Amino acid sequence: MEILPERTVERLSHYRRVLSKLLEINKEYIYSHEIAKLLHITPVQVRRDLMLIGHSGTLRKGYRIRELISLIGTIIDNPEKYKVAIVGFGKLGHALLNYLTENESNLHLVALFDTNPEKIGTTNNNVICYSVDRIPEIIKRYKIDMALLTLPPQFAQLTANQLVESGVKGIINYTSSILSIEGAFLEQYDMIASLEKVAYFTKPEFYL
Amino acid sequence: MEILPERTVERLSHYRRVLSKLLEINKEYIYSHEIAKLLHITPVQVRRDLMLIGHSGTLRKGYRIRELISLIGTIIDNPEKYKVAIVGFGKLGHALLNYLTENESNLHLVALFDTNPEKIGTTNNNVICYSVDRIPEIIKRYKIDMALLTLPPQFAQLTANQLVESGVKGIINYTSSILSIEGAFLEQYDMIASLEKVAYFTKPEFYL
DNA sequence: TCTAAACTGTTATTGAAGTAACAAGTAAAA
DNA sequence: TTTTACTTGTTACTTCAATAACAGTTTAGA
Repeated sequence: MEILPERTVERLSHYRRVLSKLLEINKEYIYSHEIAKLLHITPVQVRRDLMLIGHSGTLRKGYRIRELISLIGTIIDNPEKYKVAIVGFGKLGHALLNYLTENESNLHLVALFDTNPEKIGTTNNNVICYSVDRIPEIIKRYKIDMALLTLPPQFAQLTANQLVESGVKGIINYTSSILSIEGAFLEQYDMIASLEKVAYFTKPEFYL
Repeated sequence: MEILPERTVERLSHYRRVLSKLLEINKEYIYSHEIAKLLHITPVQVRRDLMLIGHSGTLRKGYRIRELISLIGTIIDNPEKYKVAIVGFGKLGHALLNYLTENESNLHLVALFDTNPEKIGTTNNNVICYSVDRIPEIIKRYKIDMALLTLPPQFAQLTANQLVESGVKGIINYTSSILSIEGAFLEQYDMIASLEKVAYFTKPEFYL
């Protein structure tokens, strides 16, 4: 299978989430325009995404929801769950912990890391918080795939290097520091930049 | 001035942040390739962004840092600070509160909203937490421009409608529910989709 | 049985974002 | 003073994502 566009992967995640809810209320088939309406996108985009993952619907009946969910699973999930660590157990780290434990997903949160002695050694939602000194050891031992960086920006690059050296293959950087890493997929999410962007577009001269 | 591309606006925010640090250590001029290196982008992109905002550098000397910072300010800031509210004062809301009060910026956090009676009426980093019932009243009274949604997804759409009706012009939706709004700029940030995307790209067959 | 409406699947087009190429001009060195 | 190296500013090109257009097929109804 070809590598999918990033945007398509994001939408697959959305598709699966809304379809799962529909499955629960025993809906069996769904049209592309119904999916589109739920996500506020166009029907063409839905069909195109499904084409890319090689899913076929039934003419004039739409897509079999159960089948589609399962196909999306084979594409964006792993046979085993992805193992995730949160580095920096502050407010944001805690929020992410909640997201990960509340939402059923293919991600398995395995470890937390922090520098605060009061946090180290505690168990939160069944996940242990380790000292950041033990990053290489724990990452390797549990074969952790992904890390979420929510620590103070000045430590972000150094920590990212350590993580990648220890085998992490995906990083989401929530700090305001800009990282460069090789050998792993990096996603930056800068809250301040995002806030300032939205602020810019709230200027009255831009309303449509 | 023409409306700027979204990505350019985001980068302007980054430029300003790193340039401010350089100004503090008394650096006066900077080359496009120096900025590029700091942000891990290409020099061309820097020059192109600066061209778009109409900034001129000095040949073979680069850009005057002080001037550039001030120009970026006139573009992405308002004469008055943007007024911001956080709706849903949980862990993520708290994290955003910290971001906004720790980082010097053109955003002024004016109000928090929650449903929890224990939180309502409290003051956090000098910001009062109100009941969500008072959204229309408070938004109008303080002329709030932007809102950050960090409440449970099932209330997101309803609340967003209220906010826009009360005059909010920009919304960042951190909930997993997909919103549709008219008359305001909307930015969705879906943590789960973002996690699943990164997970997808950590698959071994995609390493470069 | 035939016709029309409805929906899928795919290709072509448009649009946005990023990259490359290069002309023009200046400072420093010869 | 002349030459060379370097850096900006801008246009042209490429790549990625979204939208439009339409061919093909099935079902329902006449």
